[in-house]
Amino acid sequence: MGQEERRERLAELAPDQLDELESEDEEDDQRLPELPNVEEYDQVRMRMAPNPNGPWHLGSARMPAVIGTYKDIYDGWMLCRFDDTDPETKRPDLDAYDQILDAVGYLGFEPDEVLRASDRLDIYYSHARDLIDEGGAYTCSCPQAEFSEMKNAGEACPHRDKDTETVHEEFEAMVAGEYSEGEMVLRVKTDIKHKNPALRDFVAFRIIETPHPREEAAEYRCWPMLDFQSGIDDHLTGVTHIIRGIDLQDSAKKQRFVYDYFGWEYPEVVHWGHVNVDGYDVAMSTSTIKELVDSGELDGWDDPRAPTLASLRRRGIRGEAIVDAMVELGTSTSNVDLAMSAIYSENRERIDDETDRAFMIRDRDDGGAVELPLSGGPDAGHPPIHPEHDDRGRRDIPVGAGVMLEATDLPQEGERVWLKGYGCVRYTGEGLEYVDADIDVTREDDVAIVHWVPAEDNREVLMRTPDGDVTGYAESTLEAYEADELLQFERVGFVRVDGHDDGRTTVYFAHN
RNA sequence: GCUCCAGUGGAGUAGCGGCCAAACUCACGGCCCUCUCACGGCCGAGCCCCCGGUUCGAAUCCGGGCUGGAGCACCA
Repeated sequence: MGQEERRERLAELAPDQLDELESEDEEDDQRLPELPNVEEYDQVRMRMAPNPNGPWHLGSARMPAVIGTYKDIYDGWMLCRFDDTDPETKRPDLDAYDQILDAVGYLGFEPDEVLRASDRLDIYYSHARDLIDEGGAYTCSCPQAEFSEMKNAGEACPHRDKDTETVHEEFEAMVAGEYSEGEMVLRVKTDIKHKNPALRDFVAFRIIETPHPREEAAEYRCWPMLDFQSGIDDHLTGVTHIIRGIDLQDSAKKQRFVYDYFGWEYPEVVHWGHVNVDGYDVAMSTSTIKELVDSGELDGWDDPRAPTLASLRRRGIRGEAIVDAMVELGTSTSNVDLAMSAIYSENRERIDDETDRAFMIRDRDDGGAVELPLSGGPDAGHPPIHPEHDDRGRRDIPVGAGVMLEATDLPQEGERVWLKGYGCVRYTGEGLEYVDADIDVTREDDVAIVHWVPAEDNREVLMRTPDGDVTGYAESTLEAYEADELLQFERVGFVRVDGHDDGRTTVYFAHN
């Protein structure tokens, strides 16, 4: 009895037990650990805070995948906040804002609200002024290296005890653009002797003279650092649960100092480790990919060799498959390796049943396509469109005068091979001769079953894969499929049809 | 160097004092099914970092070590 069948029987015999079974199934799907102290909040509110300095790579998907899944589990609220407060070293890419939102949609999520930090400078300034009033911040003109030395020694710098008036004046001068880069910063007063040197009097605002690429923010010169900006925003937007990488572990500790000055409650925090992905030659780094795209080594962000979301999308991989694989990784703080095969497996499960089959002969360096005359058999082969769904019909592939096989499928001279959906043929050394045989020979005599295409009536194919491009020939039914449709090339793998040029179809390889 | 975090089969996750000679997903090997190397089914191999301690009992608690990671930026 199959699973479906079993379920139906159970529904007849014991409907209440079925309910139980199904609710258990649902729990199984929620593979993420419980968020801490959820019961203390009316609503779980989370944010993803991408830096829009380029389109997303695969690792970036973890943030929307996990946070979005929590949103679904707790019926929560999700903000997408672009932390674009460094116009220079992490210079925002104007296209990336929409590309990222698009990628979030591809993964199947939609933020409840979208904010850009670069729209909110006046809010940060006003909180900085409040912090100065609280005695929680001071302007500092120490050269970086000197401050670092004092800090490491646990010594306060001479500016730490400035009077509030002066600090206000100097901060306003920072905002007004009266200092040049490196001349003045605003520091949060933490604990200069804190045992963790990373937490001692960190910078909250600095001067950046390079204008922000967004027109709306181009006039600002005094920019907040992430720890200040995101701390303020998390509170102002009512975030209850912060979920982010271990690289920001100290961030929470820094931000607590600011929260303490303001008397705010710090949100719950969950940290996860870094994700590595196997199966790619190209490093999963925005800057590396950007270089390769700019230099032309990659055709673009959606080049199948790039470990990007755009690439997986073009290959026909469903966003949910990526989400499930990411969710399966959980939220542990150790670094994790994500196997691409896990994504492929999730994807295969989703598309196998609905994907039509077709034949494609690869013309590879390690064993190309061979063309052979064929005589004595029927005019055409009729393999099913899907092996498990007869109702979807059969393909009609005329053989004409001959067929093409992949060289590695060619039998020894005098031996037989079964052309899938057509019949048995014998290789004479010159060509193929039809042999009237039953399918049993494939089992009893170990006659191999292979795929094939007509030598003449075929369609040239360019198959782009993560390991490089492969050319080949497919049955001409391929022309009927529109861009974006998925196919399984039997014995080769799943592909997404990308488009038809004159005489040639381009497909992107997903996985086998 | 200082600070913090983590260590369960090949990869990931669960278990968090007895039900654990450890479960699940992916990968791997074999067999079966099959006109695909897909899908499906069955079987298999393989794991609690080390050393001490607490306890009747530890993968689970404590201490030390080892290993790995993160931070110590006027990056995010």
